[in-house]
Amino acid sequence: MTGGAVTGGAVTEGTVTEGTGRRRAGVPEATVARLPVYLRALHALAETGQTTVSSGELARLVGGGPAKVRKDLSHLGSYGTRGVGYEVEELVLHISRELGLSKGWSVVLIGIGNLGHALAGYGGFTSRGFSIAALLDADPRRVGEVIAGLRVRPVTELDAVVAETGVSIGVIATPADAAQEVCEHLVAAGITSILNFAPVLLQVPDGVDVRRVDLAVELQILSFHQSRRAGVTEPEPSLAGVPA
Amino acid sequence: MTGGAVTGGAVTEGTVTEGTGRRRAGVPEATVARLPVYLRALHALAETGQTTVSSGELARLVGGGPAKVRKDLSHLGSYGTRGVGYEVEELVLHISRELGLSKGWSVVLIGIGNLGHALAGYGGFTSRGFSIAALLDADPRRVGEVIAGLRVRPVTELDAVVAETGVSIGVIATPADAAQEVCEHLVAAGITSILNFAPVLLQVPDGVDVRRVDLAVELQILSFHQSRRAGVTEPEPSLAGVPA
DNA sequence: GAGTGTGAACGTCTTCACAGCA
DNA sequence: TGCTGTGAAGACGTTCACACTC
Repeated sequence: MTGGAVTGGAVTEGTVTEGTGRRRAGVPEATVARLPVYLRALHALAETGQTTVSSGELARLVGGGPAKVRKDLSHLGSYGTRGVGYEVEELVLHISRELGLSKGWSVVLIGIGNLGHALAGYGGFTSRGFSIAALLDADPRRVGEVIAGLRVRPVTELDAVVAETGVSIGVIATPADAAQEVCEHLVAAGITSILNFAPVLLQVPDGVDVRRVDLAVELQILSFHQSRRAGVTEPEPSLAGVPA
Repeated sequence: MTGGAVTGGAVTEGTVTEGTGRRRAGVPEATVARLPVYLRALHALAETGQTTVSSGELARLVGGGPAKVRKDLSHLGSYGTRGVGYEVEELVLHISRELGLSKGWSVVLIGIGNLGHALAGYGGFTSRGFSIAALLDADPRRVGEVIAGLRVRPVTELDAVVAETGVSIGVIATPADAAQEVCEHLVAAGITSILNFAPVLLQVPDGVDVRRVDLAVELQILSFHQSRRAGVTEPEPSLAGVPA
């Protein structure tokens, strides 16, 4: 009731289980997408020194119902105490394990333009179990620059990077027209998980998992809701100052 | 069969219709989330000079089944021709209208760090119906800098900016610890649509629509699939060179 | 023949309601 | 008493199958 509204992310779009392989012990995809959010909330709680949390409190923090939270967490096993709640630290551990975060994945970031810079310097990237193995760019003028302690290397060294370090995730932050080519290069090098920031729809073979983050899409979804709001009831004249 | 796998985005997480108001003529939320993707594909087709497209072809481009494409498009009305397909230009128009893109929304971008720079310079931001009304930052050292033709202004001018221009969307690209405060400031100024890049869960009153883009979440979802793949069948030894 | 538009079947996710336990 | 864990019900989304139209 308090923090009413939406906290949307984006939307799953393909048949997710299709490319990834068979569903096994089966944590539902919808739950998987929320686990990182719980994890963040739990980390925040841990920092305040709170040791236990109820499904209701977690629900309020992440936006949703207590029942949903319990269902989600029940997929990892029964780690709550009736009448009390969940142990924060314990939950963090179980969720991390379920997400495979203890493995210390490393990522290779390709395309060091504006966005690539931001990503390389982004704390959340490295803080939670992920490390950047290398920064690559096709433009010779950008090669050699040092960001966050890493030197930008030419994209031609991709195969070498994959061979040296056990990179398992590729992040594409190139311009749109280079993305498909880079993607194929990544796949050829053996990468099976790709996070794509370029505004194109990558074509990949079966068994490769691509997630796309697309600013334009997010804005357009907001636009839809905004115009609906304006069109249906016209609740406020124009730019009336909301109370506060 | 060709470009098999996933092209996931992220996942809707809250009760989306709840904060946004009543569902009226009812384009389903899942469809709304795909409309921008169709739109992108259609623009690309238009550039190649193609004038019509079938549901099957669109499905291949965006990743999904033809039936899904037809269902989605049927929610906008019956704009296809049996035996032929859809007119590219016409579809673009109808989707744009449905998404409210003809209104020329303008956005205010707050937090001009690495990410803010990238967003301000991002073409897709301005190219499709959105314009940046102002760039704001709390740090006096960043105020005055000119990016993409706009001067960075102090965040204290937010209310003035909202009053001057009819901004309807706020984009938060500040550090995590400033995001909630900025958010409240936006809401107080009358903004009801927010795109949040800070890794925090914003608390907003009812009627405000927040979408979050979270790199860590995306990576963690990839991590889950990756570790599942590795754990279940162990299909490839370790870093075996995939054929190519 | 080719491809749309759509009811109906199916599967997935969410919500409810309550039994069970600390 | 308070809160978890979970079957069952319900809402939502996807896929199928086919009538209909160009």
